[in-house]
Amino acid sequence: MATTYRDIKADLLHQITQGQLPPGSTLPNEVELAATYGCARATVNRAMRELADDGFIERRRKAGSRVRDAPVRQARFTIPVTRQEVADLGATYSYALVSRDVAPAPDRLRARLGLAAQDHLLHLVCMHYADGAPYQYENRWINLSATPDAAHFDFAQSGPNEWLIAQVPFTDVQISFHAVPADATLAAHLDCAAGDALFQVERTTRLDRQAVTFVQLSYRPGHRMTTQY
Amino acid sequence: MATTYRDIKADLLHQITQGQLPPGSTLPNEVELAATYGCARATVNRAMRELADDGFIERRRKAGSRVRDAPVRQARFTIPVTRQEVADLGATYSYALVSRDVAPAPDRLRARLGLAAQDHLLHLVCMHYADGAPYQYENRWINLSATPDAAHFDFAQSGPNEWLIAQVPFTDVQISFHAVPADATLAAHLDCAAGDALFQVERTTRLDRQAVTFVQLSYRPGHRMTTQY
DNA sequence: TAGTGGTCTAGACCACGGA
DNA sequence: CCGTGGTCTAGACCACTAA
Repeated sequence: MATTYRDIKADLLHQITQGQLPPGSTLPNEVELAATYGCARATVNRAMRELADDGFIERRRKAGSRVRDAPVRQARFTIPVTRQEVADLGATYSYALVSRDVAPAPDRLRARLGLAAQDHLLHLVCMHYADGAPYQYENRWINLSATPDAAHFDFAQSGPNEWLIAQVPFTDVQISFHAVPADATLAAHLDCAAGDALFQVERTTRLDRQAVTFVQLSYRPGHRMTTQY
Repeated sequence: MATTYRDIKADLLHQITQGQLPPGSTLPNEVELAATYGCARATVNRAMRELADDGFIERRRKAGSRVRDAPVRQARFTIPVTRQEVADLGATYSYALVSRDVAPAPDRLRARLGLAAQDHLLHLVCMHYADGAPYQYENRWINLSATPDAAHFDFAQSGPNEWLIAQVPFTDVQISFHAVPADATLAAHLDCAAGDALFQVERTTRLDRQAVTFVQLSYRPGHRMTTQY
């Protein structure tokens, strides 16, 4: 008889989703479950640990394991490189550098990124195309104090994201999703009307609290970000 | 000396982010690492398994473990109940049922949810408020073939999401994030101008492939969905 | 203070999949 | 083939925390 941690996990999950273990109810402890399933406690432990990681149960020493009231279901989004994202659509990817300059950080960004007054930023504006049509407008700032090499790289051929991923380590990322109306600049680059509703992603990347880069990605109208879990 | 799996994970992660283990490089195998750290192989295994789960390394039998080129970083979003979401803002939550009716599924939804022609849907429109101001417009359909009980519940007092979470099991969820312009209805309910850019979430919930519910959540202008990893 | 989960060990067998 | 990771075991000690 093979009782794997997957079997146990699947069985418990089944009992949860089918209502035999309703929200708030307490599961048997690990020793009991190990006896029930006829396996080692470590095997039960792994099954339950994964259920907890997945947000189905809540575990506390001494108190035991309970089925969560409102399962803290979590959606996982992979953060793709735009080139890959376009390729996955079955479209041909192309790229263009719109502008590039180095300047002290604007106040708004300085506050947001926690930069000093003397920090300089490399500001890049880029366009990403799918089959020649505008796909994404990228507005990026790179902290040259954290990544001086970026000043010497020519971003005319490929996007800064690919370069950063390959060259610069990071530890923390903050992401925000929201909707904005297209301004004149966005409208011109994304080939849409001013005021159109655009899906926008903002991402701040840090290495041990020091801001490395901030990027604002604006997608063409109608773009959807989808996931499944 | 206490070498925990957390120590090992942190140490390897440090070596990866600091460039001592560059993308594409192969890590020592589990037996070697266990010797290096002076611990059991199972401990190393857990550290490396988590690094793989987190997307930092790729593991293959016989081939060994490699640092990923482009770390498949994943953002995790908790899918909150609106009541909780508003409470977390420090605002007072209130709710109102706007409309409720039962009808055969419109073609568009029937196709999307994979419903039969005779399936009937409970269609609910609700408003969620934060400190009395419009926060979210909820447009929901519930498959009565999957959840007949919903027909007998009065949603005047609390939202369908809370009821569904407590009453109805599900196995699969599909989510989409995007931006839409406010139409007249949305503008009226969210107290904004028609055409305003709104952040919208669409979610389809299934139990073993059978569609349970589909919901379209439209947020007030300026809403941001944020996460960190 | 006692029960529960968190973690580690030393060893074992197995499945996958490069060479 | 045979090296690597995947998993299980039986036992142990410990940390946290509810009662």
